[in-house]
Amino acid sequence: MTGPRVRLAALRLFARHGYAAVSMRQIAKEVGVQAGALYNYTPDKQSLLFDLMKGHMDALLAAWSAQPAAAGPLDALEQFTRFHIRFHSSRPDEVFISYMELRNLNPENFVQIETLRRRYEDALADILRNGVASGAFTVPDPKVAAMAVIAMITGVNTWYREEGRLTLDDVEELYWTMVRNMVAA
Amino acid sequence: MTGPRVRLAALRLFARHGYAAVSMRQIAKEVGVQAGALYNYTPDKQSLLFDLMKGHMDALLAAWSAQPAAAGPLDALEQFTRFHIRFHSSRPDEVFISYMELRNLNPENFVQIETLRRRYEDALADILRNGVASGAFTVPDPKVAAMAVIAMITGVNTWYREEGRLTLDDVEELYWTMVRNMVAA
DNA sequence: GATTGATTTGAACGCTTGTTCAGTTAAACC
DNA sequence: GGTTTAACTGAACAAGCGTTCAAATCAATC
Repeated sequence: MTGPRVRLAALRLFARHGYAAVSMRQIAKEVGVQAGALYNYTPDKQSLLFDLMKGHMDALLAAWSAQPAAAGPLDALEQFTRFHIRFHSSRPDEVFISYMELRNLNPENFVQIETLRRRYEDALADILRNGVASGAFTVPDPKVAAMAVIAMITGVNTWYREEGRLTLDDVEELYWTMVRNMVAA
Repeated sequence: MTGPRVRLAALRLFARHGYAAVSMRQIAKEVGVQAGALYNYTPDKQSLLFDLMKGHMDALLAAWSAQPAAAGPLDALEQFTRFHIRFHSSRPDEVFISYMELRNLNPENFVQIETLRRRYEDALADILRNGVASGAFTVPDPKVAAMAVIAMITGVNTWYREEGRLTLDDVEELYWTMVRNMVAA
């Protein structure tokens, strides 16, 4: 019971105030417990952060792997774009932490997370390379294009609000149109 | 002499470790002075952060205003894209801080910075709106497209390294091609 | 060379930090 | 009802935090 509540409290507080600005006592208070009790559920504060990020990256890669096979490069790119927007918008806190708190990981933890992120980026780069090879896309540099697309669609999280003028379906549609144009042959 | 060195040390340390993780004593050590001496140059730690961010945003808007008038929407968009990439790549630490440390600003300081950022984003949104009105661009939603373009070209800072495979001119060229395709009529 | 004015020191302030642990409490089992 | 096991408290630890300030030091002026 308490274990998950500790992780949830840490997630929310880290996302709102930043890892370094949040104390173990604040987390404990949110859970409704004394600070000492947290150490039944995590060896230390650093592990709390790492577990949240690792869990997020694992979930991301697992969800992506579970996607059905695509019919071709254009289909694959559409799938990636929509998947990314949907997945990331459903986990704003995890995404925020995973981008902002990298520098607060100790070196060993950092390389682990970075490796997972690289794997995800490579999935998109592969799609783009395949599309260029088959003539479906015209991008000057697939690796750079992959970074550009990911930065662009991850940016949705900085402004999208559920109560706003657009639904998530609208956003998916808008971004897919822009991505399609961007790589159009 | 000491004043600028304090701001430079704060800039570098905040960018590397984050505002909350850096102590006044660390800044002082970098400058080669005792912690107390810093207070001859800043009223407090918060002002140090705010001044760095405010200074950056002012410089950004001033530099953008100093750009020559563009011949038309397409020209204006190219100018914005190249300007943004060049300006941001020349000030990686300032950019990093201005994006990452917003949540460590107190409320009054936050709205000030946010207002300046909005002004810059609006400059791009205006360009896109004009281009749509004149038929030069076809974007489904200029406001969203502006967010998308800014996220995309700001992302350059996360991966570009001077010693890497591409020159900054290469990068400018690649991104301008992608942006042009993205909004192509 | 004395005097002024700006800088810097170094100690101190009260408070918070992550983490440990002996002791208390509560729940589960025989 | 007594015993075992797990969970939690509350105090303590050494260290570090942002900030203040009287005193010492330094640089420049007369």
